[in-house]
Amino acid sequence: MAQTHVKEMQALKEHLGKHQLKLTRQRELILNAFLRQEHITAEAMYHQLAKSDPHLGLATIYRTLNLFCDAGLAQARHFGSQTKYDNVSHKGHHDHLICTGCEKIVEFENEEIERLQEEVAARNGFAIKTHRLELYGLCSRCRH
Amino acid sequence: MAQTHVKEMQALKEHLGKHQLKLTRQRELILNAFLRQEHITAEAMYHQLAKSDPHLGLATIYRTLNLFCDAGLAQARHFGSQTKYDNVSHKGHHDHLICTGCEKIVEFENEEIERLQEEVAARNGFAIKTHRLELYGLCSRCRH
DNA sequence: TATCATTTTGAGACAGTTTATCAATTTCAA
DNA sequence: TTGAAATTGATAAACTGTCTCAAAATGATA
Repeated sequence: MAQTHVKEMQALKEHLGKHQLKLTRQRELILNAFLRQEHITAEAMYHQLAKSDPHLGLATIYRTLNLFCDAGLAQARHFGSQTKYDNVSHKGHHDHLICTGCEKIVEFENEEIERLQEEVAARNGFAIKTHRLELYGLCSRCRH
Repeated sequence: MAQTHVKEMQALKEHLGKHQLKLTRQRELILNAFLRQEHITAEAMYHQLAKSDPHLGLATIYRTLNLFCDAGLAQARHFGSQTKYDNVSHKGHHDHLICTGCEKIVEFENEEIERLQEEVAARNGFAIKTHRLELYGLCSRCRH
């Protein structure tokens, strides 16, 4: 298990070293669980890990997921009232097509759009860290 | 004041009429205040209006801003832990560049991106009604 | 204009999510 | 092995947003 995420563990260790932080059993545990997901909430991870480690605190999950964000391994997204932590290494970034009829969500990627975003950002002096693109409409079925 | 936003007031009245809702002093007041902004949080509006109307409740602000969303006058956007209500009528559609350092918001429009969005949607059988694009990063000042 | 069923309001209680607190424990450099 | 510093778990607290409900306002109707 641990050895399947060598690269990310390495990145975490590097971040910890740079900031006088320590590698703990919990951080390893949470990292491995996190890397198996595409995106997850702190609460969901809390319940998931409770099976194997009932004494792992929710606060620790939050602290650790935020640490992963600082380390560049995760990316927080505010979705409704909850925060989802995206696994950055899992796959390339993807955006969402959301049907307002049936709530179906289709993921997509478009390099050209990404490139134009960078262009817009650069023109305004911004360095993009993350972005969010959601297209709302009706899917073919809901439109008949 | 009121007469400067005839079109939006008309749209609100239409929505109210369709849904057996009533036009109240508070709804007028909040609409006029809201239309002067480009985007605002419920909390900020609460403090802003407290000066002229100290008894206006926060719950009423939330209820009314959500009403504006239903009426198509506003659009809710989750930023950080707060919800910002965008003034849809303020200008044509625009997207946002958001500085995660100082929270500055720069608006932009890019026809090419919009066109590509339509393309992606069509490819997936979707008919886009609205969309949301937010680029998060650091502005030139926060990046030093 | 007066009536009155219905909607809305204000104030605060409440709920859900995330952060802060702090004593006890763990880490890791020396 | 030691000990200063960081981390943890448990829970309190903070924060945002919604719900409740008695009192007030609205507006259709007479």
